Amino acid sequence: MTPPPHESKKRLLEATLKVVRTKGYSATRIEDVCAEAGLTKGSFFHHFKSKEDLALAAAEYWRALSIETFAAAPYHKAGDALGRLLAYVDFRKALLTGDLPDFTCFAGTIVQEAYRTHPDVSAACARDFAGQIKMLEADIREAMRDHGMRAGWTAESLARHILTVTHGGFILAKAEGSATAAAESLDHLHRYIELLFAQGPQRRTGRASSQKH
Amino acid sequence: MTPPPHESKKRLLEATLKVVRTKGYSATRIEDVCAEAGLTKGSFFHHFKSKEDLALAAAEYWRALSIETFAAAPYHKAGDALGRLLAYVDFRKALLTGDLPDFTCFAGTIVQEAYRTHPDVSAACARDFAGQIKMLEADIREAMRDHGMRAGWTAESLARHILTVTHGGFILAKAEGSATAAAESLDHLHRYIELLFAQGPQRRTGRASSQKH
DNA sequence: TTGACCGTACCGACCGGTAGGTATATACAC
DNA sequence: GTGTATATACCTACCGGTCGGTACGGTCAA
Repeated sequence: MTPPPHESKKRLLEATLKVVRTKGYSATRIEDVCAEAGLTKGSFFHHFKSKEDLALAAAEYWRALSIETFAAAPYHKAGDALGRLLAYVDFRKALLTGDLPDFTCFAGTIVQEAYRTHPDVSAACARDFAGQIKMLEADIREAMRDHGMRAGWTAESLARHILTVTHGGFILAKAEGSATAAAESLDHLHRYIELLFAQGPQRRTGRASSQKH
Repeated sequence: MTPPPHESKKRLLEATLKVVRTKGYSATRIEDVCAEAGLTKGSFFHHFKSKEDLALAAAEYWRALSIETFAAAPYHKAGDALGRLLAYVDFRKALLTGDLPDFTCFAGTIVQEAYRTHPDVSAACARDFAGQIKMLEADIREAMRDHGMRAGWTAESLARHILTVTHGGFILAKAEGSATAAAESLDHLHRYIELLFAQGPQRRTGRASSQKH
């Protein structure tokens, strides 16, 4: 993976991201990817041994790209953990520009179709998610410590919730053909996190056990 | 649409919901649907004139099914609008049982793949969403009135946010192979709504305009 | 000259859709 | 009742395009 990002191979991977995010995985033909990359099948099968192999490589590529994007993002500048967390949410909102396939998630798109039919690909996408969650979890845990939170929820569950809102927003955006729903959902999420930590350290009713039935 | 839900046709529609929620739309072969329904292609093409025709009919069927499900749901029993809203979230959580294809959303699954490649199908799914949003919006508006809310957010945006969390949860669930993430996200959503309305009528900083850049 | 890289040409399986036939129910004339 | 006609519902068999994957030849740098 890490050693040589060959130029043509990289072009094929970039093309894969674009085409899959536009058409979904199953509907993506290898020749679509080749055309997008300006290459032919001969080149394709020199670099990848199958469509599934491509998907796995693309998932890995996507993960590396995400890590890079968020590592270079400005939201790290906030001094305290809570500030960084809120800035992350704002950053995700700021990413919602351009055409839909430009900002929606490759892994999220694929996992919808592949979770039963292509377990390996699905697992690769799940790793992308896990990485994001772990990254967020660190800041959340620190923010909880800063505020002395003894909450009825875990850092991990809030990290997952942030991903949930992000990806759910992509679906609404696709349905409505506009990113405004996704942006407004991130606003609600931002407000939620503020309210959560504004509550202070007191333990609230743990929702998990307040179910009536 | 409305006149006769012919038995075989209905079986084909049910089969479509199941297969598509398992494999996605593109990967769903007409023969898969036939096999699931215990019929053959001849029968299929007697009832539907193409795969896309099936998808449109299934989206309509799914919408009717949703309306029916939520109309019959117990969450309407709460006397006040806020109580109904919270009970709705709990109800969505309670639906997360059984196998993944049993509780994930047909429309949400399809829109991911079809939003660019099959605009008509995508539009049909968007109508499903719009119906849900409208339904929620009514209760939210009432709850806002009850609590004299002058919030920096709209009833519509909160309704969409609820859908966002629901559908985002499905993606996480597919990635992790478990519904627990989705359930915990709905817990967070429940808590958010409580906190929002516990704030009382004061106007908070409207997030939409608090962006730094 | 060797091997990485990339192109053209092609194969074969798969799958959406068609063609054409059979079974059954209903309607009506006689 | 019996025969004819028509419509619905369903089947088997097949066509034709599509697409993942292969075979193989050419080019160019080391």
